[in-house]
Amino acid sequence: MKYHKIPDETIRRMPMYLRAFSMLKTEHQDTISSIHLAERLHLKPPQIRKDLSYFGAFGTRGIGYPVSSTAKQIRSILKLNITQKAALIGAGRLGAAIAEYPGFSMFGFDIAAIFDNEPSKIGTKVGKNVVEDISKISMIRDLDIHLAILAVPADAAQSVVDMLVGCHVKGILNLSPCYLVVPRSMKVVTIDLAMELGTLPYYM
Amino acid sequence: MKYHKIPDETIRRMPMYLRAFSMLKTEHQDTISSIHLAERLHLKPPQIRKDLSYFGAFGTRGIGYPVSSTAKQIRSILKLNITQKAALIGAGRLGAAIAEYPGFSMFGFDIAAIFDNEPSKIGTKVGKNVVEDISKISMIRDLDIHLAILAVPADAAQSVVDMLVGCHVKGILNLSPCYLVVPRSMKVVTIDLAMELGTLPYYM
DNA sequence: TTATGCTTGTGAATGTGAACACAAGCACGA
DNA sequence: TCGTGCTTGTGTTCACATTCACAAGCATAA
Repeated sequence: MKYHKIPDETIRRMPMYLRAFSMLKTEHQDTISSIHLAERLHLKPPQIRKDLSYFGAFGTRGIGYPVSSTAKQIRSILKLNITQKAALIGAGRLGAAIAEYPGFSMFGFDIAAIFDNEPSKIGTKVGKNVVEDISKISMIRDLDIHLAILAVPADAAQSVVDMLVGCHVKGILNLSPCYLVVPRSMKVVTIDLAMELGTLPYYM
Repeated sequence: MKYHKIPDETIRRMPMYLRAFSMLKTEHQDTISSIHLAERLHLKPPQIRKDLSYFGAFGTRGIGYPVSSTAKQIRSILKLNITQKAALIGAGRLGAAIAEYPGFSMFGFDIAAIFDNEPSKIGTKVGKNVVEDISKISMIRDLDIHLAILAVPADAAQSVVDMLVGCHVKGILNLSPCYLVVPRSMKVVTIDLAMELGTLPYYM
């Protein structure tokens, strides 16, 4: 499988695999076949095999994939083997929920700074961090943070993004219902809960 | 374009279009071409035209799409022309953020009930609703609610889903990092913020 | 009324990802 | 040491989605 371009869809599934392997590890299972993994994840076995094989031969024929070492491999493929620091912009209700969301640690993410523009929030503690004034956003560059999570109102999102560009941020998880203009070097993932919910009635 | 199966990807984009048309309406623009809409949404013009044409000919050649009536059409395609009631399970930080998220109203969603199992939360007001005990979950059936938003810890999610099945819920927006077993008649959309964030470092 | 300019709607072509089917190959036991 | 059973890795096939390219057709103005 050398000299192959890796499909975007495969990358999108890698965190799923990582989460599954991490969970299997806590269940003290030390090996899993593509068949059983596929059942858990609601996927087909060949897809899992192909996805993983893009990055090398992790499995053992007749046995399956070794849980612990495969997890480690995926972590390093996704560059999650080192702690990835992230900045959270917006300390409202949603920001607070994100700051205390336990799921990030499984992937090695660390919310290393929180910013807001509301004077009453600055200085208060949210999760393990003290909320900083948005005017100090260049801290992000000084702290060598390259990821940002955007939990601000939609009409403020673009102006925050413009600031983040100057801070050398390379990836943004955007939770505002809006489209962001960014330089090509920046990767944005936007999630709008209402939009996701919007498809469901169609299928009922 | 008659007798054609409508691609899932097209359905997934319809809420995007609806949001865009809704916003254009508030900007008092009464017509938009696929070219300009594509710029806003970071899509290609032919894709927009093809997507919309699956449901009929909404546009006017030489002019573009009439904002107001196209929005109305999409709303009725997605069954969002009538208010869709949704139940929110989990009144923690994330639940509270969702309950007050203003974006739902644009799609005609109405959070009609909130449930939790934490005694201290029951009876308190979150958003416009009073939190009910999870034991009263059959209210969902009585209120004729068919959508649920799940904002509970991952280890509680499956048991809540099993209850929702009995309440005739047909669609679930799941915010817990876990896979749910549901009857085939039920549609589930799962969002895990950590997983979405998980792909970003790969691209940096 | 007719010509012009612009944009839609859509068959066909292209591109991308999923699924299949089977050879390759490890582990375990006889 | 050899055979058996099971599962991986992958070339190929198939299905789905995107993009192209152009005819169809409305609106506006001469």
